Amino acid sequence: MKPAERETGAAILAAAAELFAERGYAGTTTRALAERAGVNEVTVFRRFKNKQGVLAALAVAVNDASAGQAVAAAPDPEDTEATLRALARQEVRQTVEFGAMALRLALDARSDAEVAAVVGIGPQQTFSGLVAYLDERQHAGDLRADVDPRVMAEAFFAMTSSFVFSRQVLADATRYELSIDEASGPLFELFWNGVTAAVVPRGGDGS
Amino acid sequence: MKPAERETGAAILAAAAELFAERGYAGTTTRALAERAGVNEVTVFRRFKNKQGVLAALAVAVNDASAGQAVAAAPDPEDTEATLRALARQEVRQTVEFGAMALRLALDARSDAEVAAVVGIGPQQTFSGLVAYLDERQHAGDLRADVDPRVMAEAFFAMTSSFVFSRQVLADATRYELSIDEASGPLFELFWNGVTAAVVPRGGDGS
DNA sequence: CGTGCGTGCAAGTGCTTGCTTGCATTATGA
DNA sequence: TCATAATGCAAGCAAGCACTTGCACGCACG
Repeated sequence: MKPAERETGAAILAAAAELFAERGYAGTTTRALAERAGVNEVTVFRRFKNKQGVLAALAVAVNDASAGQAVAAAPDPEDTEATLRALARQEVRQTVEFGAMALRLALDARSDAEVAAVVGIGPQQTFSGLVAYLDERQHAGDLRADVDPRVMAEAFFAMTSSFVFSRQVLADATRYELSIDEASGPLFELFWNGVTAAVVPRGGDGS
Repeated sequence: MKPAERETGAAILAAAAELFAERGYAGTTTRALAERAGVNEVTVFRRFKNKQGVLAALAVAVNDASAGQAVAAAPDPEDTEATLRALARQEVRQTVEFGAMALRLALDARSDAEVAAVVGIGPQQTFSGLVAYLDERQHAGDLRADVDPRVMAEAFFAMTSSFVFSRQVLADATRYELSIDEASGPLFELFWNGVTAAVVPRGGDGS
């Protein structure tokens, strides 16, 4: 076999991950994909048959990559704070690594059946799983009980995804340089304080 | 003049807002735009010259629509909680109304010069403005001082945008039905509690 | 009554897209 | 040494894209 044989496929997938994140699925042309991968456009089709084939292969690769970390995330389910903190770190890591791409593809999936067929199973499971866990820890008394666990889960994912979110939406000029560790610690504390705070009686619910 | 004359432009802009939100700028074809607006494709070009012209007109319309509310938002800058709560409500409202479109267009703007030329000024100003305000209220002693105001601002926007964010990213099956008012109150409290909590000494910062 | 003006319809233009085909090149392994 | 397989290159195809042109229609206002 030619020396490049194994690298070729990986180079194409790497280029696809970059371009899907930057321009979305529909916005990524197979020509641009081949160019960034440093291969001929025909090679892309010979290796993956379709543009959709590239997406499918990429989804498999990403899935495999994150499957390894997922298990080691929960040290002790009884320790709510440690569990959530670990989950937050894992989510942030994953979000930083694949988040830009995941965000764009998730958006594309809503209007592009081709994308929806391949992506779209992951995030929902994570969300419902977290809702279930938060609900359980509420009944255990670790979390304030007066907030809907779905709202909590929403806040949790908003926190972890705010990295990729604000970094994608805000322009470069506005972005600031805080490392993952510098920002994820305080960010989790904001969430944790909010979620464990005693109920403060307020007049009129903010309407 | 014909009776439809004024409605025609508005219908096209409304259709554009929907389609840009669903499929993004590049993913929206002028044919689909005309069809949803219930007009002929040629009419789109006659009224707005370009596809980009539609985007520009839409940006102006959205800008005008949100300009009116923006002023009335801040009742008393000295009252930090009331100000942030009002800002949160306004942001959530705006996010729900235009957020899906804004999210997609902001994403498109990062790879599409055509979009970037038209969109892209709004969100950054809001962000830096909030950072400045949070910084000021920190020095006034209303907010905990041990969290970077930029992190706070990120958490704030993550909170308000989590509506549109999770509703776009998560599939329909996972979405739950909580109204804006049902969710935005608790969500703000989570943020507020996190942001005003006393510093809890912890061993080892979460690394 | 007639002149505009906003609109619809049909057709078409040039460009880009995903994807294909045929052929030459090169390195590997038997 | 020779067959095989992975790649590059040049060319092209059908479809879809933004956008244009020419013509017919009808409502409004003078």
